Amino acid sequence: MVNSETSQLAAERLDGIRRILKRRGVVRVDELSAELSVSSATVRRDLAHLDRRGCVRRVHGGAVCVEGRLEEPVFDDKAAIAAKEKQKIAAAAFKLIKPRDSVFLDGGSTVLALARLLDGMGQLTVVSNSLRVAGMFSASGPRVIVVGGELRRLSQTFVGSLTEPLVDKIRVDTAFMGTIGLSPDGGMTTTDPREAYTKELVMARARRVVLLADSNKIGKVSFVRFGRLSDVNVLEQKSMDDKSHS
Amino acid sequence: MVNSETSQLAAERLDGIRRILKRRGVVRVDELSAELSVSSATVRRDLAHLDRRGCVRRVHGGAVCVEGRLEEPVFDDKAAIAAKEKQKIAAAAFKLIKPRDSVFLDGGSTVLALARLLDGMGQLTVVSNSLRVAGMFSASGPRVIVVGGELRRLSQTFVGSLTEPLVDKIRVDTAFMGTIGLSPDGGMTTTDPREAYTKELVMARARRVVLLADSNKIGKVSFVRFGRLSDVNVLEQKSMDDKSHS
DNA sequence: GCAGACCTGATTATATTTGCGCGCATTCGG
DNA sequence: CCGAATGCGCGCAAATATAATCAGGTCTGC
Repeated sequence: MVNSETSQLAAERLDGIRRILKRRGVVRVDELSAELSVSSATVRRDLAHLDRRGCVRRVHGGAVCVEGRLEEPVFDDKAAIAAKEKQKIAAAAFKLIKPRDSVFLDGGSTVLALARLLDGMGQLTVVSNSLRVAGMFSASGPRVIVVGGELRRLSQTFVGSLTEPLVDKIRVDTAFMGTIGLSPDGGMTTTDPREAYTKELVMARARRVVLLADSNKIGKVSFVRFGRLSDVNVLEQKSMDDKSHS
Repeated sequence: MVNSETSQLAAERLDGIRRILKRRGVVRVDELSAELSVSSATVRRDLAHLDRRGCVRRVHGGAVCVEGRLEEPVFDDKAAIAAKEKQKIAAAAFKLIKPRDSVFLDGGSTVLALARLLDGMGQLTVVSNSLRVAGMFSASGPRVIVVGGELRRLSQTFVGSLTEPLVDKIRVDTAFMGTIGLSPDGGMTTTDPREAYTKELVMARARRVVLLADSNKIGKVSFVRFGRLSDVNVLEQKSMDDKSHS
């Protein structure tokens, strides 16, 4: 985090301030001054600089974040819950992808774990309804096509009837789907009808459908059903009871 | 050219600097000077050379990698002082928006400055082709509808024919457009044909079109034309009245 | 070999950045 | 409403980085 070895480069410091601000939302001048080991005058100058540039907004006593927090809504907490299990599932799903494939990546933290593994695959085409996926590949990675529509904040996905015409036009080799619940009768369920609508649309247009579900999804039933297990070609699932913690 | 087998070849050294920079993100001049066993003057010359070629970005005391990871790494750019101008333009454009409007927000930093002002307007509907706009409102803000399509990394916008069916369905009260150039004959130009295509589509479906352009866009001509000033209803434009400092 | 072009390194003048102190503005509590 | 406290901007001086210039070296072409 903090480099105390040598004096920090000015540009580094500016970037550091921006990172801190993005993480905490607000900071006080003397906080930054202490953490970065520079005088408060320098911090003020830096903040003025960033304010001119529009990265942050200066307020009396400190600064507040103004940039989009693509990185960390409440979302990230959920992503950390069964992270280890999710990563194993993602690694298994990764093996199903060939370099020049086109794949759909659904919203949800499990699928997001898969997305992290695709950063180097420049030949791949990724279609997604997830803002997080798009943000992840905003600098580099595979070709990204985003299904438009209304942003649903809770899931950070694009939903609604507006997505339909675009989804209608695309075909993917494999669709990697997430789910909230997996009811005993073989139905997948999710919380939002619009979400379910998109999922069904996508599943109908994929050559192969892969469901990524960790063990605690089993037996859970949510609000809207969006398909049956019989629609799924491959099921990636790892249970976590065989492991003790850590 | 120069052939000197005893010491390092100049081109070799340039490549080495680039490699180091890509790996570390930032370097200091004297670091490079020590590691490559050349004088700091030579390092400066090399960095200047790489900076002109666009490979790296020179900053006071060293250089930063141009592939600044998450976002642009806060360049101490002289061109960034236009940020103040952009903010004034954004503030003027903000006055044109009523609480329950539906607006389109184009890509580009000037329009992004406008987006920052809309965070509190929960009643508003924002349609955009910009990933940055979507990311800004990912946690809170107005209702967001994103035009889908392929992600164009350079502009962080969604482009291509896939956007058409979605744009076709929407109507907005006001479209706030950005531009790269504003040629003397009244044509707006941008760099990418797909970008231009989306712009024209949107402009045709807006009740009112507002162009946000700062002064250094005037006279500049880019690759593709996407409309004329006669298509624009309101032009927000401020000249650089900025003083020498601050 | 010699002249010219080029790169490199050292030196010096200039520019930038940083930290500090002081007067002024803003905020908060009475 | 007023005073205290904190935060702010400005000017200044020191430290550092940079740009400009010159001297010395190697390589190229003749």
